[in-house]
Amino acid sequence: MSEVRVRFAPSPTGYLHIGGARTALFNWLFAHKMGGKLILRIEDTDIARLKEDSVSQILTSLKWLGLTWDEGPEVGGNYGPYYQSERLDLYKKYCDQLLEEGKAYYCFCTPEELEAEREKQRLAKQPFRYARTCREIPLEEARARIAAGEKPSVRVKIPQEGSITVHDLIHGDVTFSMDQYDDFVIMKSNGIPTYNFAVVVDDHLMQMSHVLRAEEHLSNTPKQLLIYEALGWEPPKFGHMSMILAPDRSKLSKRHGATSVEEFRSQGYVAPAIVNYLTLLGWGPGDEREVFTLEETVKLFELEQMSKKAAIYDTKKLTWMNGQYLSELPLDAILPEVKPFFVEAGLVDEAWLDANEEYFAKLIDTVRVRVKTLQEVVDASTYFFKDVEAYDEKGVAKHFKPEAIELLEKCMAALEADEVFDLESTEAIYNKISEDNGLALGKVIHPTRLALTGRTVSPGMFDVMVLLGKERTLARMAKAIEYIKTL
RNA sequence: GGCGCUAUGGUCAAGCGGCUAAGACGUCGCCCUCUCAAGGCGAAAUCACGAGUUCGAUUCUCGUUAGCGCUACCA
Repeated sequence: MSEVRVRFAPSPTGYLHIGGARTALFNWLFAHKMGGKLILRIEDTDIARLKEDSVSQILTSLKWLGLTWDEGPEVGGNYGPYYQSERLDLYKKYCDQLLEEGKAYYCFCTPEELEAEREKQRLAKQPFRYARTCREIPLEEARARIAAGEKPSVRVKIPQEGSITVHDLIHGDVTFSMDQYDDFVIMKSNGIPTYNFAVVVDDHLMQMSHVLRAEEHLSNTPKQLLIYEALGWEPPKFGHMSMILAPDRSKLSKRHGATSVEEFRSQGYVAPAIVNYLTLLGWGPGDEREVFTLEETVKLFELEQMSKKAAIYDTKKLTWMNGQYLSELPLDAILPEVKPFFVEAGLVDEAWLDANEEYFAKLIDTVRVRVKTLQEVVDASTYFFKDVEAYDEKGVAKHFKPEAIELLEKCMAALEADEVFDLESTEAIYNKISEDNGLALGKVIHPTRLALTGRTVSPGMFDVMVLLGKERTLARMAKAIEYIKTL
């Protein structure tokens, strides 16, 4: 059996969205499972929808997710170029071949004429199909008209009856009747191939063994099969994966909030969590596990097990998953990801980070078990960087001025003397203050008291004082007292 | 309009003719708790509808409905 070669072929019209990421993921999985290769190809033939920077964004997202490719942009390969815009001569060559063999023809109909025709058919409640107006124009005559300045498109001649069956790896055999297809355009009048043509030429030339893509392409597959046949090529095996829908069951778009990998990243999700979640959306390891690595998935992955059903993605579960990874990932994997969030929040700068590496690492390690996103790591940490006034939004400190000072002083005294703290002596005051949900003081005092009494509530909180250190803690408390006195 | 794909709780998802219809997220309740979380335990919640096949349908067949996709000189 020949080598397995699959591809991910995004169109650079924006960021990599999670649907695309999932397609890439399952191709990656399949390639690795089969010991094959993953090829990345950029389908940039739609000049109108092209977006600047889109390619580099997509590559960045793929790399961030850990979905590496064996051939394509940045890594090269023997079947390049890997940008469709650089393969125009190839498409022209095969288009000419089809023209020459009488399997395709020039079409001089204008978009306006075609639109009018379609409108007529729509009103008559007829299927919309091209009337094959130009099908019988002799090649010589067509060439003469081109020489005279006309700019035609090229259409393939397709059989007008019969049926064609797609043997889909996921859906099984799907049969389409030919009468719903028309002689479709393979080469636009501007000399750029259409998707259905370019994809066939590329997939064949790049020697794809399997084409795994989103289900939206299933209905187009017969057209591609027809082109394979016209060109005398053997088609690859196809597998169409279900799509990912927005929570309202519609197609993903910007109005649904975060849909691109980049957005999820900036909201504080980590790559392995996204990959794990995406895997679960349409496939499972067969047992009850929910959290597993890419490596484990590679071993167990079976294309045939993929769900045929379109899946709605659920941010809640992704968030939960992210929390799992945040507490289990090696600290070294999290540190570089979380740093930008701290800088972004204005809590610290690069210089501080460099100077306080050890402290920072310990801080993250303390906080990460209780939060679900990197953004929450920051939120939970602000407390180590800001003083009491930053928390006292409700004016609790002022309201309980004498009590607050008494409480703080007792804590400080105990801390300074390294005494075991007498919980009873401050309980009443503490409760009085915290009843009002006045957590401002609680955030300064509570952990200290916990540490002093040696009682553990949550590992995170118990570590707080240890983390801050005695001197730092004392300083904080002194500052808090000073602040409260000014109220 | 035509054609195609799909159809188990709010979401993902096991199930492949006989089960009290797994599990996960979320929700709710309880426990833990000197903050907030995390964690532990438990509960509620599902076979779209209608025929047929069968001793017996979530499971097979057909139809209906719904969602999505394709029907472009978009990909």
